Amino acid sequence: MVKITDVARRAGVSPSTVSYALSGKRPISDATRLRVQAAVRELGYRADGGGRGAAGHRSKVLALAVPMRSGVHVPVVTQFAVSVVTAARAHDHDVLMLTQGEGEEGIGRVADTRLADGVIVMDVQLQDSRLPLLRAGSLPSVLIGVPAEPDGLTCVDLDFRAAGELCVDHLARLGHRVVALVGSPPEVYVRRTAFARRLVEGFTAAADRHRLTSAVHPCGAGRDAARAIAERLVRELPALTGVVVHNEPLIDPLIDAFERLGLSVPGDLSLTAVCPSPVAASARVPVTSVAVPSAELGTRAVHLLVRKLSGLPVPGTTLLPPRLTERASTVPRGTA
Amino acid sequence: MVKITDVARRAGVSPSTVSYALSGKRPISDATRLRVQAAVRELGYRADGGGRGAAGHRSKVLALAVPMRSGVHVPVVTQFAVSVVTAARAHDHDVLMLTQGEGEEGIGRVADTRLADGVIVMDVQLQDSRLPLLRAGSLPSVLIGVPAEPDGLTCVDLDFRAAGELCVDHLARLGHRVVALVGSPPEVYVRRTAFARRLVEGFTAAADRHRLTSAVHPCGAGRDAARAIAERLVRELPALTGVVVHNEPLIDPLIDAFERLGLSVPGDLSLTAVCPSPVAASARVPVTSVAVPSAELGTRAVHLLVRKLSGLPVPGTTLLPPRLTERASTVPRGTA
DNA sequence: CTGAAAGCGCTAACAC
DNA sequence: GTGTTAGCGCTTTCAG
Repeated sequence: MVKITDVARRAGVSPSTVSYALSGKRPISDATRLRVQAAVRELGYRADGGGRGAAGHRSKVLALAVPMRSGVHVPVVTQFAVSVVTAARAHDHDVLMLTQGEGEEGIGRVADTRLADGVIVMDVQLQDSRLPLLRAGSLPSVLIGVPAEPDGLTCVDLDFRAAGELCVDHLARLGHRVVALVGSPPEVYVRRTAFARRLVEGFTAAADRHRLTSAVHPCGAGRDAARAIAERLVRELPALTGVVVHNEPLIDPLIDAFERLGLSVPGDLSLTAVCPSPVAASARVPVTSVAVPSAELGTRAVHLLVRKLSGLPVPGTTLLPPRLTERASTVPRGTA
Repeated sequence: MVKITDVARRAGVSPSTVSYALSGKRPISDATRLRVQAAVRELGYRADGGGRGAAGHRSKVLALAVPMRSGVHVPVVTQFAVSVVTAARAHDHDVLMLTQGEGEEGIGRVADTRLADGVIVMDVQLQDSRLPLLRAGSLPSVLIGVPAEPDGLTCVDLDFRAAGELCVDHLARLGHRVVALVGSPPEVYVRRTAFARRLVEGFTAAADRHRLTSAVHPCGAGRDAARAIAERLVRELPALTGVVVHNEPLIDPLIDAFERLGLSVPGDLSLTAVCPSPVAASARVPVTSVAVPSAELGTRAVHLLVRKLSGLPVPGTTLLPPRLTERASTVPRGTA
């Protein structure tokens, strides 16, 4: 193993000079910096993480707390995780995965052992049990998702409330007067997952504002659940012509289910979704959607955390404005 | 931050005694061990990772190299990752995620910086570019997947060759004489992904042994690809009655596509899959399948790596025997 | 069975 | 602009 003293000897300087040349924390003459860099390259030196850590320094590791609770759509979560890892690498950091124990134990451990310099927290609930720990501030953090009381925290998310409104606005503009939201699985709402709740708020508020008849239905995964919800909607809301889906794996089965009931999309039913663009674009019928920019959110979270770690000021809450992309699944009412 | 000296003072012993009491690396009287443990609990002490690392010790971190290449089925990969994290925690280790740069850079970095004590390598190719690095042995490793030349490496995987054979054996026993394998996307075979290639070998060998007519077709994702492959199979192999699918997201679309061509499963076509059990069980028609035990593989990999790290001997290659579960999708030929 | 002390590889005062 | 030195928190000799 090649250590800093090896590099120092090779470059004909002291270890501290090597350290400074590498960190740039004090001015070094071009001549010596070049010699140091050459030595580093020739020897293939990389600072030992343990040594740096012991010296009271950053570990260059970010933790990612992703609970993997039931009802979350795995590919979307994974997309987040991958974008976090990629962005972290771009900032010369690695990523430690925390999954179990709902994250509380993990965050505490990472803070105490100083295994990571900061943590990115996913799947945030309105009242999240991890918040006290994060507020205590022993570990810098960024949340992907916005809890009920975000003061003192750094949060970033899509503006799901506005996203819900945007979907309804779009349907209303197309003349639809009866709309339904087919949401995430019930347990997601039960544990008060922030983004899901916010979307419902936005959906309901906009429907009321437009004086539409509206209904909200959580829905589990699978063809059977899709069929059940479709039948129920048709029965309870015979005049239904607009549907918002906030449940990635359900989009195709739901379209199927409606067709089996004799309702075609978009002929009889206009449908918009809130989901990552690729999901919407590759659905059975390409679906008008508000994009959930998973990759951008992951990247932003990393940027914010890195800024925070270097002591720079960061905004409290960043809400990305929703953007709706029209596709084949929505048409003006009566375009049969 | 509470450090070992705090614990020592509190327990009325020396720091080294605390260290030994915690590691068990030398005999400690019950009395003092109890006092130390009490102090640890009262103060909430957890050994600082940096300090341990600097002292030339293990970091209690395992790296997980998962390339996220195109054509891999994300939920399955994620299932592996989650099971690795869970198993690692059970052994008091954390997990560092390595995704990009095909893993080579990442493995080198982790080895050099001693950020992790070992690495679990996923998505192994027959000739994998990471093998030289792993063989060099600067970082203990376990592969999930078996490359062409596994000597000197520790590997664990489902016996995909036997899995391919088992599917064909099952179909042959049911009287099917013409069988096709609908495989993973083409790029998976192009880069010589070990498990995919092995499955094809087994499929072909068993088909030949049973003197069946057989064909192998890689297939991309999506409804359109499913439809195309179904049409092609029906055209090129009119007598086809047995299909093996090795492509998780394609199972449902493929069944759909066959039905649209007037071929029902299992009425006209018997279908078996190689995939995680939940996928097979929740398909449109519950599918007879050979289970890919993702969770067990992840757990085993961690066990092996931990053994290796503690200097215990480990087997070279562990192949889990395939197990076929009959479901509704396979029936004797001619059971219309 | 336990303590004192040396040292892991690195960084950051403190010198010059 | 660079070197010397004193730690960081921990483990592990070396002594008792």
